[in-house]
Amino acid sequence: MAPSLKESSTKPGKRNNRMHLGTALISVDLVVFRLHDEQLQILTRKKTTPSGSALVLPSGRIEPDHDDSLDATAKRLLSYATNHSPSYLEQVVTIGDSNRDSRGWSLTVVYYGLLNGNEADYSDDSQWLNVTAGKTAAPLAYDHESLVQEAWLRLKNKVQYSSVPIYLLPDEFVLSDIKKVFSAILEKSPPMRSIRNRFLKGGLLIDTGRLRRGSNRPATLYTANRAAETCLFNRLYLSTQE
Amino acid sequence: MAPSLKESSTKPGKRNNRMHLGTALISVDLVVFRLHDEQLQILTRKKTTPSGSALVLPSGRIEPDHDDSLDATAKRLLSYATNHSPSYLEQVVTIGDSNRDSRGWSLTVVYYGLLNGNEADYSDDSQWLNVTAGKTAAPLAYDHESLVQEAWLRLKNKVQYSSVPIYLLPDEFVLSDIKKVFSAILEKSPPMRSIRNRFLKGGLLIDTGRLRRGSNRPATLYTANRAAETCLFNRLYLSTQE
DNA sequence: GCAATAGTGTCTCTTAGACACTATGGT
DNA sequence: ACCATAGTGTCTAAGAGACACTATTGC
Repeated sequence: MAPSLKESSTKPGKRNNRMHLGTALISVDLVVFRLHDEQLQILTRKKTTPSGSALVLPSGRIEPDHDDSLDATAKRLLSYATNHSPSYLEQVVTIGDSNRDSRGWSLTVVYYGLLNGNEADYSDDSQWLNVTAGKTAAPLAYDHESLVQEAWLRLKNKVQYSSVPIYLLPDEFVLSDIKKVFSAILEKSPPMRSIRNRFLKGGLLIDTGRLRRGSNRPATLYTANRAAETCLFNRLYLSTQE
Repeated sequence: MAPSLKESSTKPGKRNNRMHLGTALISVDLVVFRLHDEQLQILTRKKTTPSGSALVLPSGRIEPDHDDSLDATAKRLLSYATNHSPSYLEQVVTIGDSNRDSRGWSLTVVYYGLLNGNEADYSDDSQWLNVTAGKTAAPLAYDHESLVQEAWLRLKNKVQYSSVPIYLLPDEFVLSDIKKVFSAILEKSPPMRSIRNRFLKGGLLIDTGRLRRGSNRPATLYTANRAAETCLFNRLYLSTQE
């Protein structure tokens, strides 16, 4: 009864007649980011077609009987790929035109999600792809690369003036981990000084009292202060012309 | 042949069966802002129903045969209401759930547009409504008030760190007009000093050489520098906690 | 001791924002 | 002269960003 995930990718063929009276082929596509070994990555799925295999974004359709809202659809689709619920989920844009799907007019609501770095299980056919400067390390099917590009742009912007960097980190982290988030996304990072001021003065971090030890001076471990209301900062790299 | 605008508002009735295989009732709703007498206003349409009349946002359906993209749909819908093309148009959000339309699952792509203050013709059944602090001066039908709220929030944010304020002004304007834009949207304004620095140093304005005269010292008239790439600023009122 | 990373002190530059001041028109 | 609005000079506070410095661990 419920539409299956696979249906978002049936083979081409003119079926414009399905689109009438304000209805269209609708799908929800997810760009799920994580940080892994100081590399920004997105979650993709290996899809096997008669003509070979390709990488696609997790996506699917609205299930009107189960999804109360578009956000619910996005969350449900994400749960198919991982048992990990996202620390952050945001709608990026809705794209609709007659080009992106050969079947005719189609409409996609694009979300991006951030996973914190805690361990999690992922479905077997999932694959993580490095993302550098908004480009994926391997090609994606359909227009999915441009969707990644858009989501990445949004992330890149938001990272510079909000508290999102900490959503990519595990429950406990160290200040230099935040620096790594900046580096992974912007390919550069503000100095520790600026990061400290921003996140500590903003009250976004809670000192756990514990330390991370290594072959050097131990670093204090922090947790995200979930009580802190979303706070905004001056955008980074404004004076230095980026 | 082409679906008419009116169809976005046929009377309620359970028609869930139309929603299948990833299709749903889709509409595009517009929140069109303008500045009039130093007041922020939105464009609404008087809709007469059997049970009286109500105010609604301009909205309609995608016409797959005419609209190349969602943006095209938004522009087409706007052209029905005014001969004035918007100086700025941006997608705000897509809302989909089972509550907002009594017919079942529905989906709306919300855009907001800015009209510059030049004179224009508007359709006869259109009506401008003051918007103060995101609230419309008169109630709107459906969930349209909340759509206005969302669009207004976006506008309010953007006004603080981008060049959008000038998109609400006519072709030629004066620095204090920019101040009025801030006041209309934020209910306060940075001092002239800050506005001058921001917009002039940013190269966003071109001195026309002409002056606006009144019963006081004349003010220099500027035009928006359309060549200037979209530039970003530090957000206003960050230190003063808004 | 040394290497390595954590974290601080402090300076410069830019911008926001306040506010008093001057400038220039009309009447 | 006086009013009204345009526009400037200049100061303060805060943050970004640079960078040299100190701190604390393992080895």
